[in-house]
Amino acid sequence: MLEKDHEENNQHGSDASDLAARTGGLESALEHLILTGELKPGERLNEIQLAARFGTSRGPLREATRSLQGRGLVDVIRNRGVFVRALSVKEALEIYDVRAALFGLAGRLLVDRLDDAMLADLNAMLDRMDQIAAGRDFDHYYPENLRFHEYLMNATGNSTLQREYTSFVNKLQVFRARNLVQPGGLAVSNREHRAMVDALASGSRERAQEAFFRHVERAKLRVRDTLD
Amino acid sequence: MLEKDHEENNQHGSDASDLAARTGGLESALEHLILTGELKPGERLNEIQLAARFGTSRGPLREATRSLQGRGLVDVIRNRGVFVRALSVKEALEIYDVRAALFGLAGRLLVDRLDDAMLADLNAMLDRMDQIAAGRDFDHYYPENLRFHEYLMNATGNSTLQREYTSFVNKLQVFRARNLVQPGGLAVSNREHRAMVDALASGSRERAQEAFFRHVERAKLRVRDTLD
DNA sequence: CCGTATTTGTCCGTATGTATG
DNA sequence: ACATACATACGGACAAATACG
Repeated sequence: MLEKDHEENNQHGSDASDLAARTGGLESALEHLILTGELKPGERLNEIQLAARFGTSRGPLREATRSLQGRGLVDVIRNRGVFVRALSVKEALEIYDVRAALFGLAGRLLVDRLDDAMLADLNAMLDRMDQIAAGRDFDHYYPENLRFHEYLMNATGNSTLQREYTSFVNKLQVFRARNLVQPGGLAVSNREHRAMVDALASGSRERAQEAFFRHVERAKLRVRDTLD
Repeated sequence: MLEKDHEENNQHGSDASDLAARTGGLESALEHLILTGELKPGERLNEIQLAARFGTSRGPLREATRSLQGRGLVDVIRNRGVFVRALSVKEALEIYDVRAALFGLAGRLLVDRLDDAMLADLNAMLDRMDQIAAGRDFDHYYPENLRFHEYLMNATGNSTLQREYTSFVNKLQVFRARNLVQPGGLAVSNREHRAMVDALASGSRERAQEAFFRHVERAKLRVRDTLD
């Protein structure tokens, strides 16, 4: 791509954000700000500020925020502005149930796709997570756990499911950013993982679906207990 | 591009479309055009034409289309335009699975919410649909069937689930607009409905979830058979 | 309650990219 | 392959609504 910019009247906007804007990644840039918590739930997205920050005008920025609105990451109130979606506890628990249903579908689908190679991959991940869990090392366990879930979702072959699941996981991530995720129960979590893989290996779609579903439901209960 | 209605003045509230624009329902108006099939899958949304049609400028129209993009109803290709999302057969079948998972969740949740009043409502709907099915009256059966499903979704008390489910049903509706939905098997469909209600009454969450899930899966298989 | 500043909503002009003959 | 017509992308200007003092 071309980078021949005459920087005569350009104030300062030559950082990575500017590139993101030109590549059409303005929406992704805003999404990143939200998911990382730089823009907090309930906070207003100032059009002028953000447009200046990304070195663009308000038009493209407004379009990006509207796309985020359609995806449910922000709320738009007419004549008031755009706000980072703030989930109520009720909504967060609702989303956990939806996420559990989607994850359960993944388990059901995977029964017919499981082969030796996949089983070997999964067992390797389980062993790695057990090692990490033994050391109570939450900072290392978290990304491994994420990789495990992503691997499973990807293996279903259902890209629609994958996209929607990610969407809900992201929404919950924003919600949990406020509250602390208790690092307790790493070994417990991985025991559930093994139960899931066992269910897959059993060949029963219903069993697998139920095992996957309950894994998310238990996570929901753990979070709910910290809120009461 | 058939008729250029009145394009001299901007003040005379042209038609209902103009009102929709002012009430902020521009997005809803576009959505309506897509869901009713007036804008067909793959068709491009011409900014200038549509802006003129709704009596607004291109700015708000672009924002509305971006919101639809976030909701997955249209695809946006840079420098090319906005196109009504055209589902491939593979994507449509994927969506059926996701919808089945969400519907299954509804069944699971409803087990704990079922009471005498709800059971009476459901049985009344089942009897009505049986009557209509006996007469092979598809045109009357279809809306009743829709009402039945909406009633169930609403009764779950999970508004997130309700919203997402509706979203996927709409996407499938656009897809099926091309192909004809075979009216065959009205009685079969309602037998499945009775099985669902029976499963609810049984008190078993797993049974209910499975019954609800399979109801959608069977619809998927019926559609798939017409495509091969 | 009022005046002012800030922010959002809308429109239009222009540049750039794409399709078409 | 080239020139022309057309559509989209972007930025700036003005009006309207809201927030603030």
